Amino acid sequence: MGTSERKAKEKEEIKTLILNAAKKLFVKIGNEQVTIRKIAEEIEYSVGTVYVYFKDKNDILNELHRQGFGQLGSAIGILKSVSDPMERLKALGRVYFHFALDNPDMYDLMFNMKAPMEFLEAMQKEEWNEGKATFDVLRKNVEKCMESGHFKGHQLEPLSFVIWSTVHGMCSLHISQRVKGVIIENPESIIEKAYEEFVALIDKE
Amino acid sequence: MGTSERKAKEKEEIKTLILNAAKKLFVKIGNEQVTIRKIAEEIEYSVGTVYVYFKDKNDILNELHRQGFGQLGSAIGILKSVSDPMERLKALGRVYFHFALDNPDMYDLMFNMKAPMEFLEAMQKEEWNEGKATFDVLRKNVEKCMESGHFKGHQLEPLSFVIWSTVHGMCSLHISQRVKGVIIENPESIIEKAYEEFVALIDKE
DNA sequence: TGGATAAATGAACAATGTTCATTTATCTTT
DNA sequence: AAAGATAAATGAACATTGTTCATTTATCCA
Repeated sequence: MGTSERKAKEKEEIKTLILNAAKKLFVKIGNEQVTIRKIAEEIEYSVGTVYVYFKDKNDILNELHRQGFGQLGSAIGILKSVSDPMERLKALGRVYFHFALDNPDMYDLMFNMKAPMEFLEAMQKEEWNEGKATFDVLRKNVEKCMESGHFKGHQLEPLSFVIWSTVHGMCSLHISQRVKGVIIENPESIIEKAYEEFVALIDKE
Repeated sequence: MGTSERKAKEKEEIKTLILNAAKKLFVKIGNEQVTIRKIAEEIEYSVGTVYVYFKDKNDILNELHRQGFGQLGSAIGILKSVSDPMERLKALGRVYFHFALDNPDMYDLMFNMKAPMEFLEAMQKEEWNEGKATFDVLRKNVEKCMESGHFKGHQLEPLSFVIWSTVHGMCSLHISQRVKGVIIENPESIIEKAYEEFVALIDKE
């Protein structure tokens, strides 16, 4: 029936309306300042309406976190053009931490906040597909590197996790403001320099 | 005058009473569930009393975060007995991530939460002495390694930051529940295995 | 002992996420 | 087209949070 289709479409439209408002506020005033009331005000609906379309706040944050992985995925997708696996791996790290520094609140939501994981638990879904897919890109890349002779004597998955951890750690420490005040020399450019050091470490392998 | 001394002592006692209650709740029910009212209830004082001794909740969390660094510092202190700098560096990483895994909420407070940094800002203190001191231990250790011939061609501070980032990243991803669901093989022991990979990476330098 | 100083109190406020009975709009059927 | 049924939207109300501050209670000192 055509009518039910249209209605479903309309429902989707309002859902994305809410999500767009949430994202707009999210990047504008940052995560902690986003309230359901502000979202409702932004789209000129009542508070209750938001709860018609989303189970709770975690539901909204979970959707935003998914969108974030969409963004990150697009950025990573460009790297398919880099054929040499080792070069692609290095570029992957760069894309990753630039995404994090450009979208700190989104990155925090994707990799630090409890909201998305709590939502998945509440939904009985054990699978964190977004994270899985992204880590898979890294793991496959490292695998290619190993196939072409790099990382001899290393184990694929733990090594991939180490690489992820290193880049994530730099981003996380930066976003949580722990770098400033600890680093004496060039606290602004430390991540770039540190990444060079990291590349030097893995390049010899 | 003796009386004012005694009064100052009493004030300190109540402060520590509050802090101990806060810490007890902190490790028991975790960070997010700790409320001023629960702290007050725990020590059988009124809510207002807590605000007589602490400016706000961030003040309390800042003190707890300092205590955390005290704990971590003690754990690290034992490593003085390890004379070989490279061995000491590896052991340092182990102590660090074991502390993180054993005290996830405390670690989160120390290295992720905004509360301590916000408190320092509000107090006009730019200095994060706790973090500085801890990072200094790492940097000095790396320096010793370089003096004894390791890490040739690397820069002290960026390299130290990379090492910190790697271990912090593993801890952070574990605490934020991002490891489970992404790692296929042995999600429990991944950190141990990954740390071995990391050690292998830096050991060759 | 009484007046001053310090400490403790808890009611009250604003902001938050969330619920739900009620109202309003839309659709379906006769 | 009207009426009844279904769906969507509403916003007042609730519980919980951090925080404040006039008031009460305790302590000190002259």
